[in-house]
Amino acid sequence: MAVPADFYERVYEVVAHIPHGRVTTYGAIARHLGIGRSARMVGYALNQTLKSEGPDLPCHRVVNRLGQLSGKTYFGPGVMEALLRQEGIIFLDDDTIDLDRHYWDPAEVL
DNA sequence: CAAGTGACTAGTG
DNA sequence: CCACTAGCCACTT
Repeated sequence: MAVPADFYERVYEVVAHIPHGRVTTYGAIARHLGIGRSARMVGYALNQTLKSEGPDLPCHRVVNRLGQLSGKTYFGPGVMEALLRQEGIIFLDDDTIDLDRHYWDPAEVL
């Protein structure tokens, strides 16, 4: 089997379970879903679910492996970083968070 | 239907 | 961490 048909739905579920004040990466989600190298699809899926599901999806807690807010342009001017700062996320740069401090793995669901 | 695009990542240097 | 390459796959043109 390659990619699950309900891939977008799985992304939605994983992102929806990201704890407050924590973040994860596209690659982590991709691996958790079993599509490993297709991290790109996670970002794409997020964009689609964002339009479909709306603000219920805390996709502002998903960043790339460097902790950069690669998707901030899809939220609006400064919205993504504002949300993250509001949750106590430490920023190393205007668009980069401290991934070492806040990283959350999809498998860590409790 | 071929080529281009993109919210990515791992490997090399 | 930066620069570049290859792999990846849904979607658009």
